[in-house]
Amino acid sequence: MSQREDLLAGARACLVEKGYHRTTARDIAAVSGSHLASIGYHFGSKDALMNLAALQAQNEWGDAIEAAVRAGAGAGPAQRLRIALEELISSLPRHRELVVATMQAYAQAEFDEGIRHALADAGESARRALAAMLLDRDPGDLDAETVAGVGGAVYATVVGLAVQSVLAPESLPTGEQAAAALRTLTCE
Amino acid sequence: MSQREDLLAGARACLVEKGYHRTTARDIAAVSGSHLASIGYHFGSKDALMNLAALQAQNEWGDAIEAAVRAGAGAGPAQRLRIALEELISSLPRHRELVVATMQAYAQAEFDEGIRHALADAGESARRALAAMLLDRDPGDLDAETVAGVGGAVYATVVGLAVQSVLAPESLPTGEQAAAALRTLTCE
DNA sequence: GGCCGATTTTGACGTACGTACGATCAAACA
DNA sequence: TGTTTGATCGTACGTACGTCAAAATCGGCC
Repeated sequence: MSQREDLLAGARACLVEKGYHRTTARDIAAVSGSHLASIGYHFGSKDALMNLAALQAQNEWGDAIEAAVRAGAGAGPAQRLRIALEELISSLPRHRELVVATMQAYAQAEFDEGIRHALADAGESARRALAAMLLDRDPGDLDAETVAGVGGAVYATVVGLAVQSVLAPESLPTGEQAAAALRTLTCE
Repeated sequence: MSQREDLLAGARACLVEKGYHRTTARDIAAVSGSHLASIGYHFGSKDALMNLAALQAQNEWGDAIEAAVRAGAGAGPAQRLRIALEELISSLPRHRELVVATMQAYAQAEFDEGIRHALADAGESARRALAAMLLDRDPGDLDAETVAGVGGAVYATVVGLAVQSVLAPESLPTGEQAAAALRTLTCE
């Protein structure tokens, strides 16, 4: 593995273990077994490296979300959301590191245009993909209102559950509980 | 105003303007018009001050959420969620600073036991309160399953929408869109 | 007025930070 | 083999950091 890849992996590890704020350039060099000065050479600055590592983790988690929700795609409309939530919620502990890194990215987004743009773009495509899967429609067919409504509501729930899985994993609802709750609130 | 209060206000301002990572003790002193060494005297350390300021903002935002959702409490079961979401989503831009500060707290939670506990506690009581308002029941009457299911689902959605309001406010759904989307997904 | 605890102010200490610079190295190439 | 190019390494610079000790000031209370 090149030092460039080592540094990216090390930066992600530090992001998860110490957080954005407490990670120093020397930490990354030590964890990755690379040389301090290579950070500047390969990435320009420590922050650029950290941001890249955080965005990379966010993208991987995005893929994991889509994979989880796709599990419900085969079922009928009534079961689809329940299965998707079930799959998603049970996958959260497994992807804890990705979630933690993604939350670091969220926190930086307000202060770094690049991160904010990348996250906004990823969010837009995630909302469209999620809406398409849950409605069993083609992503290209969806109008903006559906993407905003269905995609936005689902994506918000996913992100909120992820936050909760970091803060208090023991009080996450099960997928069935969450699906039943939403049905109660909307259909009663 | 005492320096203690000034420092708390300054820390929150820095949290919103520069983020946790980029705020220095000297920034806080300058913004608050207090003296550098007062941070140690009143709070023990800079991080302790930052954490307190972040948690304080989170609590205020929690109150704002409850106030918004309570707006739907008078309506019938069918309208309640829609009105609550409407009110909540339209309040997000107004409370942007609180939301940003809260996200800083979320990002630190993984690395600071105190923050994590405080956020977990606040989340638990928020879930209970939200479930009670949306079901029009007494908070004390709710069993754990209902709190986890209804409260957890709603709170997750709220947190997710808040994150979205920071990353890409222009693509937030309206309350009506979100409520209709959830109805479509659960009742169809 | 004079004392005493609580607060504010001053100033500085030791350190750990990010980054830059030049040397060194390894491989590709002519 | 001599040269070039990209990568890695050793190091040190300048600075900005958080914290602390001690002096100065304030505010009640006798």
